[in-house]
Amino acid sequence: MTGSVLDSASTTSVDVLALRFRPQAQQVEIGVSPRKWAPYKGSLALPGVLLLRGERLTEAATRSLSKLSISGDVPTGQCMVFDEPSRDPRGPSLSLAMWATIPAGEDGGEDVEWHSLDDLSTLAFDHNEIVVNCRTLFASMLWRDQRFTRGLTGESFTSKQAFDLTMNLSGAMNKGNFNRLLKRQPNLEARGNVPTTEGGRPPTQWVWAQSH
Amino acid sequence: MTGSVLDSASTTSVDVLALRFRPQAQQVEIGVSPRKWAPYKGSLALPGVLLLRGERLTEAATRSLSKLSISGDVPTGQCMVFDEPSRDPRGPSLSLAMWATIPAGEDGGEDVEWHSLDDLSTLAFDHNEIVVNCRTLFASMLWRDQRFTRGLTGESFTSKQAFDLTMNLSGAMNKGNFNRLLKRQPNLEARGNVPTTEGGRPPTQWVWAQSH
DNA sequence: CAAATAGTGTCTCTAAGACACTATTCC
DNA sequence: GGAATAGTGTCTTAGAGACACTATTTG
Repeated sequence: MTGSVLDSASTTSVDVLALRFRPQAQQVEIGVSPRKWAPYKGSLALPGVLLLRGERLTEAATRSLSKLSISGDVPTGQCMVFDEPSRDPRGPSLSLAMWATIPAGEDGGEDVEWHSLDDLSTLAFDHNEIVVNCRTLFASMLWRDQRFTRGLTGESFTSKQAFDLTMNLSGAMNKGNFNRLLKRQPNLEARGNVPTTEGGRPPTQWVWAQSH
Repeated sequence: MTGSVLDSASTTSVDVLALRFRPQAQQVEIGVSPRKWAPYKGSLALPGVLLLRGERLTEAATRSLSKLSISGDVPTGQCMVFDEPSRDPRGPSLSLAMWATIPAGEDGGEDVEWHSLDDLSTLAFDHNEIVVNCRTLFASMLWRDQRFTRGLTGESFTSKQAFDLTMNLSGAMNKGNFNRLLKRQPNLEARGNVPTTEGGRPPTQWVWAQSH
């Protein structure tokens, strides 16, 4: 039975939306790399792998990230399933979209490009649609899903960085009210100010509590 | 290539949480039926099917519902993916959990049992875990996801029914405040009172706007 | 009338948002 | 001081929740 059943299934891939926040650019970036094989050879695409028998989604996401030459244990989570049958010209395939947060400074391999979520070029398959659909999810997860948020901010960050992150991902946010949002966050503590800045009052430094 | 790749994939099933609200019992019920084959032959289980090549999730959910002898086009949506490799004794398999809202009065086939979400007996596979995990989702979707809510309430309903539904799915809810929640709902209109009741002031009748 | 159920009036608390004002830095 | 950036005070609105009170029905 197993053989015939498997033959009738769609292929199942895990595609990863690898996100990082780059304070210098004041934007959230997503990691993409050119495909090495047809279809869409040479086109930029989200890193993805075929889900292996018995493999956990998180494991597959980690394998996907190795396509960007990113290794190590990064926070990941489910986004949603994309099931449009013609999304892959090779035939019907499912995409299980996962998010992953990449530490700032992890640039990945030579051919990895980090694009702003606002200004994404044309990607292979339905990957643009995947990004657009998941982006609203990300906006609602920020400051609500702590693993996700902490993954983007890193263990410590300044008010300014947090503000830029929030503006970029969620859009409208009043600067005057933003500190109140940070103060309400559980597991987050203010730790004095940042000494080194150029021009203007230095921002508060925030540190996530140990727990994790 | 296709053959070898498919052989290495987990099987993928779509399991449906078929929900209906039964005003008489003042509770949300989930449809389960005894399995006809091993494993777990005879055990109650969520209706599920193997996802066919090229099949949409919604189509698979509809096929699953036919296991409960429920046909017709009902609202469905994604819940989440369950990927624990040992969730099926036959071998690694993914479960794509979907919700479906069944019109009140649709009882399905002879062997279908409708269990309260509060008092669910032991189900096959990891189906209890699936229900528990998805239930928090349902609580947050009620009165926020209109397709979901409308599927549970039906096209028209009374304040009392809506209150019972909300209490059962989301827990705490103050009766005094509940009408305000209904008044805030977009696409929902009050349409006078229900004439026939026994004992007590008759509740308001609410009707969803045509749009759908 | 009493009992039962439905619905309103208020008050509190919290989050979100607007917006003027104050605070701290560098030049 | 002036420019630049960070942060507070305060007011408004909306939703959630508590809770007493009023309203409408049946018997």
